Formats: sequence, structure tokens, C-alpha cells
Amino acid sequence: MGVLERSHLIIIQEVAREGSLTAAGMRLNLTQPALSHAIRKIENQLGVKIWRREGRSLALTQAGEWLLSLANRLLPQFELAESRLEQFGNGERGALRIGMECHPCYQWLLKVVSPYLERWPKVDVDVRQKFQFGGIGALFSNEIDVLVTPDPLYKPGLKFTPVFDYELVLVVGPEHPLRDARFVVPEQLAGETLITYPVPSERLDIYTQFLQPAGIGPRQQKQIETTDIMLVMVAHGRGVAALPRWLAEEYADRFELYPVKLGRKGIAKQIFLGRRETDEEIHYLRDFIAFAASPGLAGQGVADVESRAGRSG
Amino acid sequence: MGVLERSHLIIIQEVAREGSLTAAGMRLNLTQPALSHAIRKIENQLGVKIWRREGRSLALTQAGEWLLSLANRLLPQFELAESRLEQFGNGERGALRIGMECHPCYQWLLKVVSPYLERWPKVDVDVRQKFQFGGIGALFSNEIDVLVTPDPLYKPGLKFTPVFDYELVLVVGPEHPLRDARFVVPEQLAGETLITYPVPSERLDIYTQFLQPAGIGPRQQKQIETTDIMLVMVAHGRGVAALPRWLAEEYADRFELYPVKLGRKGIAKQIFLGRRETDEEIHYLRDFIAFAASPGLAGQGVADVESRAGRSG
DNA sequence: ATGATTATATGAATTTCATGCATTTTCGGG
DNA sequence: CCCGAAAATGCATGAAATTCATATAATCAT
Repeated sequence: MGVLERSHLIIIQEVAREGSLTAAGMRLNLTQPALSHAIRKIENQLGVKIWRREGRSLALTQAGEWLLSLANRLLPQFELAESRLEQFGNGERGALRIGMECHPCYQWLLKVVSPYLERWPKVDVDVRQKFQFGGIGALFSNEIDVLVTPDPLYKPGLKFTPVFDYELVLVVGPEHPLRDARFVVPEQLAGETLITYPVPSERLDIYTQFLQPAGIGPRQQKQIETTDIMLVMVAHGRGVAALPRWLAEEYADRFELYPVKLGRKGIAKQIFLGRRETDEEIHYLRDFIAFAASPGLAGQGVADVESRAGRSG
Repeated sequence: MGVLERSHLIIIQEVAREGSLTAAGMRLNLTQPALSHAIRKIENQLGVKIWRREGRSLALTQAGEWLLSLANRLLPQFELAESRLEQFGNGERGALRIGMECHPCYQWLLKVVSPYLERWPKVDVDVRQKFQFGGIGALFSNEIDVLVTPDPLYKPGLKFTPVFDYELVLVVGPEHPLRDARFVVPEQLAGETLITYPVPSERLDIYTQFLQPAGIGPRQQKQIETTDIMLVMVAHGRGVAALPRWLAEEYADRFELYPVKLGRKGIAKQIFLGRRETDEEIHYLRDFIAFAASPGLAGQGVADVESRAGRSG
């Protein structure tokens, strides 16, 4: 079985470096007899002569030379490992696996992540969008560490923090008859082509909070992966989309887009970051939440929206 | 100070592999409490949580995952190291550092080494030709393991084995007046250009055993490193050289060379392999000596030479 | 639910092992 | 040949690893 230990390599290295047990003992805070016993034990366990008595000091045999080169190769890796572990222990290092349950939030997340990576150079950020058992399940199963979601499902062991509010608006192109409407009612979408992200309609607020309550569906639905393409389509009058107002504004300089309020009062949305309570003490995670929630970052207020939505249980 | 040991990595790897302390304990010949105590101690020493209780078994934290990848990287190197050391212990592996005190022997050595390397695939052979304190000194100082020499200096701690005999002859080119002589006497070299290896003349038998006893020197001496060039020169009549008879015969198909006996009786030489007595039990070294001494390898008998030389002391 | 089952955790007892001390042996130099 | 410096040896001891017995926790089937 394995008998060669890191401490053995340290002894080999140090004895070779100092050329004597007495001197090596000093550096290792051991006595000469301790080392003498140790090296003999190593040799017996390994079944190889490692040292040769050369006069009144020790020299390495061939096997010893080989072990020394091994030690020089492996020991630095152990040291590196320990300094890394210290970083883990201090909460300076880790992987922040962010789960997304909110398609348009991706644009927002990018703005948060960039400066965050500067602040935490040793933290790796990973973004995931598909979860077998939903975002909450992914949090519980440790698949992710943070969940970006509009649906904070309050459960024991989880904590949610609101990070920004926005208004969900209908985005139409310049040729669209609704482009200057003060607001739109569900019936006005009955003849429209609705462009959405490719997720089930029960996860799309435009359905759950606007169309379905009125018992109305669009004439056609097109699913498109990326926000850019989606907005190109909208700008060219190939359909309408429901997106955060700030997102429409963000793209305003590239495409001619017109946001229209959904319903008289508009649809207010709020995004939450969820995390496990057990991760409370992880510095870089706590900082991510605080940083993401800090005002002036997303900067898309909802001053003109009167009510807030957000299921809880 | 360094606390992370190989055994810790083994535990991390095995627990991760089996997913349970009990199962890992079986494989490691440890009880479950032993592991339970061990992993807690590791965590305390490193100051990092490595495992997370997941239901009734254990899962790795991020730091744990990182340690596992470290273990997967480092542990195989330890295992490789141990199997190598076992080979060292069995005398299957090592470095055979051969010292040469005999220039023309290089050709012979090549013929010995090739098949030897086949027989001992894990033994590295290294050939050295320069020694600060002579070949014997190099043996004593462990600079080399085997010394190829015509001068076996018997000293306590060293053993010499004769490996082959040869006759030192004068080699001349096709145009040379001596080409068909039955033998040559020192006086006949007085007007010649003698080509030798670049070593002091006290280490050249043509001087010590032939020219100097007669108080004669050659008209000119040229020093050349390589045997090939030396023989090209001889074949073109640019000088004569003193070389083993078998070497001249070896080159006969490439250059037109004529060997001439040195003196009426010829100069007989014997090559010895010297080694330290302490290396007696090294298999691959003992085999090298036996192999090199086996008849039919060098195959250059000295049937026609009547006396043997070789100082001893 | 509840008990059976299968984990890990805990604490005290025990064994094992590393280390230090005292001493001897070995080696090199005057 | 003896002295100084270093390694080797043998024994005693204390710390650390391991085990045993048992408690606690979580899953599963009924």
C-alpha cells in the first residue's frame, strides 16, 4: 500500500539541501536522532536505499536522486494547494454558479458580473440556464449558488433578496399602429405575432399576467433565442415582444423601438436573487448579492408603475 | 506549516469515489469512525469545510472538489513513484554510468550496450570520458558505476574483471612501405606522422610500451578525436595510427587499411571493467559485467600474441 | 406515522508511532 | 592515536491514530 508521504519528501529534500541530518533537523525543528530514525524507516518501508554514508555525512543514491527530483516537482504543488485552500477558507476564492430563470436578465447580469470579477479576481463565475428540477431545485441540490428569478419561492433554507424592479412593456416597431398608444389591452394583441424566448408560456409573464387572465392568445407565437434577433424582428414589424422597459431603451440607439405599457397600470416586475441560508458566511457570495442590489447599477426605476407583483409561498 | 498529506488526499479521493465513509473505510482497511475522525481533523487543520452532509452521506464542497482534482492529479504520481522505487529496489532500474579510459574501446562499448539496453529496458546508460581525478577516482566518488580501462588498479573496495583481449597494431595505408611488413620496430616510426586520440602520451600504449622504451619519438604527432576521421587519414597516407587489430578489421570494408604487428611479439592488451564492491548486489550492473565478458561478443582473440600486459598494484 | 435499516458522529479506551534523550559508533583531521 | 563532529542505536514517553461501543440522523417500506 502507499507509504510514501509528503513528509518523507520534505525530509529527503531538506537532508539533500543541508547535506546533514543535524542541519536538516534544525530547519525542520527535529532532532538528529528523529531524522535518523525517520530516514531508516522510509528506506525500510520503500525497500530501497535512498542514502549512502559518505564520510560523515549523507549522499543520495540513484533512487534517492530520483526521489529528490520527485520531491522538487511535487512539494511546490502541495504548497500551492495549501495557499489555495486558505483562500477558500477566507472566502476569497470559489466558484459562483449563477442560475438564471429570467431570460432578459442576462443583459442585466452581464453588467453586474464584469465589475464583480474585478473585485473578486479569484472567484470564478459560471452562468447556467437549464435545470432539471427548476431553479429552486438547483439551489437545493447545490447545482447553483445563486438564482436569478422573478419568482421568489420562500422556503426554509433559502433566502431571497430583491435586486431590481422593472416594468414589462410591449415593444413594437416604428410602423406599428400601437407605437404611440398610451397603453395596450389584451384584445389588441389577438391579431399580433408575439415573439418570445423559447420557454413554456406559463413562465412568460405576458401570458400569465396579461393574456391568460383575459382569455386571449396572440395570432401567432414565434420563439427566438437571442434578444438581438428578437428586436431586429420587432423593429421590422415582424411581430411584437414583451420585454423590460430598460432593455428596450438600451437598444433604442440601434433599433427603432417603441415601448407600450401593458394594461392601464402597466406590469411591474421584480427580480430576486436567491441563495441557500447555509452559504450565509461566504464572503464573495454575500458581496455579490449586496453588489447586485446596490442602486445605480441597474438603474431602471419603476417610478411610474403603481403596483408590484411577485408570488410568494 | 505543511499539514496536507498524501494520506489525506487518498481519503478525499476514496470517500468521493465510494460516496460513503463506511464503504471507503472498507477499501482503506479502516473503520468508519476512524475516517469520521480523520476527515474532521483534516478540515480543522486546513481550516476549510471539505464535506457537506447531504442526507445520510457526504458530498464535497467547492474546496473539496478542488482538493479532489488535486488528488486525482497528484496521487498517480505517488503511485508511479512507488513502482519505480520498487524497480530500483529490485535492481531492475537505475542508471549505469560508464566511464571510459580507453578511446578505441568506444566502438566495442557500442556493440555491448545495444543488446544490453534491450535486456534492461529500464536501465539508463550514460557514458562519460572526462574525470577530474581519473577513472578510479570517478568510481570512488560515485561519479561513474563502471570503468572501462586497460589499467586495473587493484584497490580495496574495487573489483576488476577482464572482458576482452586484443592486440594493439600499427595501422597503415595502402601506399605505405610497411604495409606488408611482418612486424615493425620503434626505429621505423622515427620518420612517421603518428595519429593519436587527444590524450596525454603517458596514456597511450604506443608510447609507454613501444616508443618510449626505445627512446624514440615520431617525426610528428597529430591528435584526432574520432576514429573514423583518424582512419580516413591513415588510408590516405597522412599518417599511421596504433589501434586494436579488431578495429582495423572492422573498418576494412570501408577503408583500405593494413595492420602491422608492433614488435616481434606484438603488443597484447586487455580491457577490464572496474566497479565498486558495494555495488555487488545491483543486478543490472552485475549483468552488464557478465554480459560484456561473455565470449563471442567482442570475439577478438589474441591467439597469436604470446604475452599479456596489465599493471596491477 | 413508525420501526427497520443504514448512514455518520461521538467519546473513551487502546494501540501505534514519532520523537527526544542518553549513549555508542563511525569517520576525518591534527 | 586521540579528539571533534556527525550518524546510529536503544529505550522511554507522549501524542496521535484507531477501535469499540454507542448515540444520532436520515431514508424507506409497511
